[in-house]
Amino acid sequence: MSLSSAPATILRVAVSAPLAELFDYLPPLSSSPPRLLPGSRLLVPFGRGKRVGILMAVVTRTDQDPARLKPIELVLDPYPLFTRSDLRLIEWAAAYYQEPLGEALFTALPARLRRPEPLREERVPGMRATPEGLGLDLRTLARAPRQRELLALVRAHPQGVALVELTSRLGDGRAALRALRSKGLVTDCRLDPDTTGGALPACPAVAGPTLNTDQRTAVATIQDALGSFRPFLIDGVTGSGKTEVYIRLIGSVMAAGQQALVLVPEIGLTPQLQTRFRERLPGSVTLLHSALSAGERERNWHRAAQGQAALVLGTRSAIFVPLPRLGLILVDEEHDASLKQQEGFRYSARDLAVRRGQLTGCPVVLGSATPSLETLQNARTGRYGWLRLPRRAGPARTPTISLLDIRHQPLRAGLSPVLRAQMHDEIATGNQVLLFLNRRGYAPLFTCHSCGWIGECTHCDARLTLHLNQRRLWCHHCGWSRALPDLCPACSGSDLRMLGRGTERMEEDLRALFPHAGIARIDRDSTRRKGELTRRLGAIRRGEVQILLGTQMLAKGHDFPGVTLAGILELDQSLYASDFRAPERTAQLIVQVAGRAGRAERPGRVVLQTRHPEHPLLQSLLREGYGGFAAAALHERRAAELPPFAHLALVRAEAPGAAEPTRFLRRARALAEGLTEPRVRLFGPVPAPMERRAGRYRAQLLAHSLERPLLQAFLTRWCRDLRGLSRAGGLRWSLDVDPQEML
DNA sequence: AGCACGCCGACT
DNA sequence: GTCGGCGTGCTC
Repeated sequence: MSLSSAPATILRVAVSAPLAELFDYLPPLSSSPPRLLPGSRLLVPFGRGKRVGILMAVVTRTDQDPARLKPIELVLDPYPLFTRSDLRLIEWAAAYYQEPLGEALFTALPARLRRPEPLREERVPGMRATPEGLGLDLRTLARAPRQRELLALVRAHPQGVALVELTSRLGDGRAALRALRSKGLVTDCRLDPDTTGGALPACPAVAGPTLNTDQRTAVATIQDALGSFRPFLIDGVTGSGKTEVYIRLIGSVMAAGQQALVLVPEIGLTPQLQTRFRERLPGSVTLLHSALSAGERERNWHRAAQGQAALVLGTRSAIFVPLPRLGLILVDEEHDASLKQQEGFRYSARDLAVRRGQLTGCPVVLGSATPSLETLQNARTGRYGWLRLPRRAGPARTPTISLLDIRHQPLRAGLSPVLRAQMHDEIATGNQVLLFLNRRGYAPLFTCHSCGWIGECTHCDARLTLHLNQRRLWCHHCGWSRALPDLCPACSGSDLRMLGRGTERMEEDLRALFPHAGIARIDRDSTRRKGELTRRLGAIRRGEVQILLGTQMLAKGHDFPGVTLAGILELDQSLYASDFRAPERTAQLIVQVAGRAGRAERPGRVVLQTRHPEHPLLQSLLREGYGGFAAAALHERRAAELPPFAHLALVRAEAPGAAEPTRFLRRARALAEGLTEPRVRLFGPVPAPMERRAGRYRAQLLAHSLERPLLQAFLTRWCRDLRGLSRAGGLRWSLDVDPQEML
């Protein structure tokens, strides 16, 4: 082998820095170089320091001056962390959302692995039974079922069970474990990760309730598609048994030895899905969400990436977890806004799920009772399979929605006489009532009746919300607060008044109005303390509560079988909000709240208090349900050339000074016009709807096109130009592709 | 992102 | 005279 004919080996590396380009390196100097496989982490010299990089490709040519290339320092991993298809997904996402590839790749890794630290392959913490524990008669633990269950499981694995395995099978059992440990029945041990629950369960237990016709059709249709790419919408009303369909599908995928990925908006808010999965698919649920500790997250990530986890249940960021045997992707509540990251790398986990299914060659199932208009349009055109579950499974009946015109009505605590009477009736019959009020705090406005002073945030263009139990005025936009003044800060007058009503005040009013009813308030303030949400949900389930009062949190995921009446208050503002998605969001909220009522055998009704009963949104929703509303809304979107019939990208700019954002965006617009692409229209720059927020002025510029590939190509070129613009005056900018909130 | 370089304002 | 502010450019 002659040196001159040997082709050069060039390593193309994505470096952990916000840089769009790859960097070229030479192989390491060591005499026996380790295998250089794409997807492995490397330590590379970068500038005057060292950085972690991901090897993207091994090539023979470079555009750089070969003399400038440096050899890499070290290969950090014994095998690639990303498969080729994982890399392709992240590359695609980085290009689509205009995110530097290095940054995108590193968001897909557990935090510790973003640093030059070795894979942690040492033993994992576990539990094994002591000789005493092995010999114990389990009946002696009859009064402690949790301990008995745990001990039985630990005894079934004489060599020990990993803690992650215990949690995955039985949920949080820390208290019971502590008890068993103190009795000397079990002891901590360290296990070899490969032997701990490494094998996929051969035959998952999916025997369950009998499916109705719609459910059977959905399961069969998707099962037929397993093994190839096909997106589906499961358009199923609340209580139609979507979860049961999910479980059957996951069972099929697991039986075929493949992995299933399930994305949910927020795991904390949907404990029921998790519980159902654990009961029906025991030993297989691996969680991935931000509330896990860093160590737990990393261990679960490894279980997924090494193909051990059969079912990964995660939030948004789990869309990037490597899954070598992926066979099915499921996105529950696909309409939910939290599937789109709102800062930094602004990706949509739902849209990436579809892309990932395409790259992997597996079905993607999007489920919702209130599908997004984007997904619904894809179903209408046949791009997605459309599986409808229009009937509630089991005894529950669909709740009736009615409007309550509150004009000229004498309101008490914001409740009309009719709603108050209905509440009394339901409570007297032993039923529960749910009140939805999407505004936390005591009062949204605190003002001086003498001089007109209004409590406003010093950092935002926003009013301060009064929180009476804390005796403070809070800004809900930046988190700033001030003590409640006793006298008007402007005129020193003493006639200070609170106007409007949030959930805190509503709770107080309800206690006066319904003195004998148990009341549970569910909002961010009342459930901030750990375990408080669970405690309140438990009290509701046990029937200790007659009135449930809450914000958005209440509308998501939970079942309240005892609720027969749901009242929706103060929704009128959102009917007239400026964001073009506001009607869609409002309709989804109403239907989701309605879904909370009447899930057991008792029928439910929903009463919506409004001063605009004639509003077309409310009328179409009432007459034709969500489907009818959506059809009308899609018609309007088409006429207005808005998504899903057009594609948007929003450049946001912010700076401490008022002039810089607009000045920057004017230059950005000039650069865009220099690209001469008439099929991309530009709107703005305009100040953001709340111009000043957290002490920074904000403005935005919208790009619009009817053709997505065209917009995409345009954005790539535009971003290159934008990165060259001066960022003087503390200016920061970002690009949001497919923005969800236009604020 | 870091980090160095370089160019102007007020301080031991 | 310098210390340090930020604005600019570069990293294979």
